Amino acid sequence: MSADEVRRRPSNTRASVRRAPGPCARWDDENASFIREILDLVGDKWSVLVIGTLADGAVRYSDLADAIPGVSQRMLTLTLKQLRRDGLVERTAYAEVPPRVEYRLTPLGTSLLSTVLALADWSASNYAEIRRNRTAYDAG
Amino acid sequence: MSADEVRRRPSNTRASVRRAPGPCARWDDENASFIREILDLVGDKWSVLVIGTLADGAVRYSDLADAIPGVSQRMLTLTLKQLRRDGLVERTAYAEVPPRVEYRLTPLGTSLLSTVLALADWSASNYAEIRRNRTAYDAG
DNA sequence: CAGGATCCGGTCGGATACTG
DNA sequence: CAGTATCCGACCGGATCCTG
Repeated sequence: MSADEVRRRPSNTRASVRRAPGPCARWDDENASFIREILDLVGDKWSVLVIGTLADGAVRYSDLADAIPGVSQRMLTLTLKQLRRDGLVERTAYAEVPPRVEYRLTPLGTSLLSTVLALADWSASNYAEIRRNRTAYDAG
Repeated sequence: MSADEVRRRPSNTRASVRRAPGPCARWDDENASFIREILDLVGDKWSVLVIGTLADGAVRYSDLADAIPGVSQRMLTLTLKQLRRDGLVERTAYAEVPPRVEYRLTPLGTSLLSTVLALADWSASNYAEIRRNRTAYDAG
């Protein structure tokens, strides 16, 4: 499926975009919630940082906490739980003392990583311009 | 700049990733906040839907409200204000009665649209699998 | 028509204390 | 070490009313 078809998916598939009689393309209810469900996936405060830290392979819980500046235990645990639920991250616990738990990306998580890095790419290219726009807007 | 360099940017540019002595790649404070600043841009509840609705050209305020299901006046106004501040959307007011205001994407906004659609592409391809993962996780 | 102002409930997320 | 449990403040966003 092409990117544009995400908005213009024909009505015999999951959702469609009504064009008439509005003067502009309209979001189908299903399509709109569909987009936001995925944005919620990467849009929360820590998911992308966790995924990025797992890019190179398995990482222990405590090492994740150290690698991600400012994350609390609570949010790290909750974020990992959600990523596991979505099947982006898998958890491996080793029966040792002291306990050792490793997290790693699933193939699905890896594919999301590359997509998110594309967005990060755009960010890196346009970050300076956005900063300038904000400064100018706030000044005016 | 490549996608991977977003995380591994050399220290003579904006930010860097410290590797030693941790067992995994670590986020630089600046780099982490940099990523999140952009994710906040597209991660909030309405931005992407607004940008998507403006894909085809200028749209009036009231038409935007009609095109985006569930958006309140308050949030539409706030979202448009933020997008204008970032330079992704521009506003044109016509001195008529009744007043008419049109919004359209700037070139910067258009370039973000195509990037976000790439993410939407990934979503469309993997949506079903994520749903299955969640169902399985919740069952177990 | 295109917003601004205000109120308010729900949720996100940080801090802290505790456990197997 | 790798979490869980609880409290609580901040803020996000919806509803409503008002205005040029």
